Amino acid sequence: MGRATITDVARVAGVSIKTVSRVVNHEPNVRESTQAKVEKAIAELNYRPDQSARNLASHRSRLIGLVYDDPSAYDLPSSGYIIRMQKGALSACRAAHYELLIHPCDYRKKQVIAQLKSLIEETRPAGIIVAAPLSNMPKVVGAIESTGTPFVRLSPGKRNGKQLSVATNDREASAEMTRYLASLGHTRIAFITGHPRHKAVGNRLRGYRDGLQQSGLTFSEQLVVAGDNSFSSGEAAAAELLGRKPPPTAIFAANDDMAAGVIRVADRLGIDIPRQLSVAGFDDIALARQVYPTLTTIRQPLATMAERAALALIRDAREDHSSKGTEVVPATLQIRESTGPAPV
Amino acid sequence: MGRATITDVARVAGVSIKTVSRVVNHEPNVRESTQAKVEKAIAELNYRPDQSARNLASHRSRLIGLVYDDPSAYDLPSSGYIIRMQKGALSACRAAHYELLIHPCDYRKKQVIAQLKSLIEETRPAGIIVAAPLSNMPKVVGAIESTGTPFVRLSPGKRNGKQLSVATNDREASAEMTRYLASLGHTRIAFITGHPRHKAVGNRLRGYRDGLQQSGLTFSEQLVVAGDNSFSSGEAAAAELLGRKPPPTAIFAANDDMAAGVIRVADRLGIDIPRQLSVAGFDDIALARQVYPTLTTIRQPLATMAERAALALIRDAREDHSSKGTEVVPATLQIRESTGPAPV
DNA sequence: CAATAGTATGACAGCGCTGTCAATAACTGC
DNA sequence: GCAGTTATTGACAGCGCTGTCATACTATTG
Repeated sequence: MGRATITDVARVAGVSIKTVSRVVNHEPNVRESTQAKVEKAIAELNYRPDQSARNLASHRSRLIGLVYDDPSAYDLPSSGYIIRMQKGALSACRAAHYELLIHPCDYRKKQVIAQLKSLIEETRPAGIIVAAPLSNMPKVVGAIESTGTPFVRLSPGKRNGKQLSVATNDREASAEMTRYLASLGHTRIAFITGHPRHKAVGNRLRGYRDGLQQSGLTFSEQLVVAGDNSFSSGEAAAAELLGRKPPPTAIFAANDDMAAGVIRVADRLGIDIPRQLSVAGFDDIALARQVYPTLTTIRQPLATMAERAALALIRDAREDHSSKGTEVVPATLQIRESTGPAPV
Repeated sequence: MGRATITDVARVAGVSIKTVSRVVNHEPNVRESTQAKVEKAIAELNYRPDQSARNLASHRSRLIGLVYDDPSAYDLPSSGYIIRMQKGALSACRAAHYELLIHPCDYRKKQVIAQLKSLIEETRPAGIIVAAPLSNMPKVVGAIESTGTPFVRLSPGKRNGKQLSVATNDREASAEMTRYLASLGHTRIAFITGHPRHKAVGNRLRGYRDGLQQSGLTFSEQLVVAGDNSFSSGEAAAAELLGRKPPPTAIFAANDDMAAGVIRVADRLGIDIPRQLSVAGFDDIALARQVYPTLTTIRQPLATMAERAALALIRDAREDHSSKGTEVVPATLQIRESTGPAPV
């Protein structure tokens, strides 16, 4: 037995295929009794509309593309990121009966742009979600733009009025973390900066400064060390900071990997966390709950962001227009064991 | 300007649309000169076949579904797994111009089966890849089977002749690891078993026994402790094992999380790794390279497995038949810092 | 009750491609 | 050079659906 088609349903329900189409698509102007008949027939035949046929006839696909930097290309433990984004995007997609297409790519390779374009041209998704750091790369964004496909940038901290994007309040959250540390009595709060390429990370430094100021503390170059987002750069930065006289009593790293590096170094130096040193990170990667002590950090609402992005894209596709502006989804502090009152 | 269609290409090339179709699909029996003309026209018009139209006309989709247990549902650090599987599946898909549809699901929820079925019926993928542990659940496999969609099970260690599956040689790899430890002079090699639900894990214990035997060592119940795959169960098992008189000089855990637990406990007890104790794990999760010392472990070729699975599905879809049997992709030892010569 | 304005339904032409099958061209061996 | 093959091409009918537009009903109004 082949699959039921719209014609079968129409025959069983005693209506035209167009009416079935109306019911399936929840179009207005269908009498209730008619709708009931059609729905009964659909259930009876276990009818499922054929997506290909719908797409072909309606000139639109029900695919959302999710484009992100491929972490396995350089073995970062940031895979949790991606899973969360996927999850958020998926939940929006599923509800709307859209599908998610994933496209990890290594931005350091030359062919990225070409691959991306061909992906888009071949699958013609209804919209694309571009995750950071790709969303901050003009070439990538330009390539997507040139295909005319609607897209949303997931760019923590960066706001942009011309295109649609979903962001977090990195800066405010960093300020909040800094204020939290200050409220614990810390006065020498150090900061480890992240990779300069990652724009969001710059905002985190700014937030740190904001937080200091809001807490009545003065900023000191002495307490800021550059990292590059990696665990080992966190270790190096920690070694440097803890060698200072006097050393900081709290270290706030621009991401969790570096914060984990700080914890490792403190452990080796026999420095007790949180009694002698408080450590805070940013991102809330899985590792944050696995290190000992568990890491106080800031959790980006990645899933929610991706979900909003997908929803926006789906909405736009339906209403046939594109929205603009930035939607901000706030990040939240995750207070765990690695932070505590400043030593006396 | 609208998009170029096959008709446009045919007109420009001066051939029929069918001939263009032949060129695009690499069908045989096209004269070289004709092919060149068509290809020139395609390039000139930047023509890309419309997938929806192809799917509709050919009654097959170019989607591969990847179904796996959703780690974010319970926050395991196993997301690296998924990324690797996705990566492998994607690389096969991309080469064949297929797309990957991802479907994480929480097997503990009641609706999983219904959701899965509706996903399949709505998107009608050309094939489905089912990852462990889902691939070992009769209900899940049964549901997929009932839709008639071809599928491949990614089931480490389990072999099955009736359906197609891709497996690793867990058992052999475990034996190899055990032999490796024995070759370092260890004679008291302990083993921490995993969660009984995870079938592959049973194979690891068997491999451990094989390895002991192959190395001329005798198996002792005293050196086997049950864990449940979690970090904390690894800690508990380590505490128990290290309390034995005499303690083992090497501990082989059925997965990396538990091995990391062993490392933590040894660290707390002041036991030097690898000088006093060698520790080995299984899986090569990201954490394995982040713990100190870095963990010797076994790496499952997850990406390769998923790639093979996708390839098999794509091949079957093309050739319109389904292959059977189990393909085995060997796991490889990753020797790092946590193992060394047995103490004298 | 006719005129007007919705509201509900259907007929039908594609969407852009592939599959089928028939037509033609190019070879083969004798 | 001819019948018998085989390689190459094209005409055309759908695939299952949606969009457009025409039609048939049902209220509403003065």
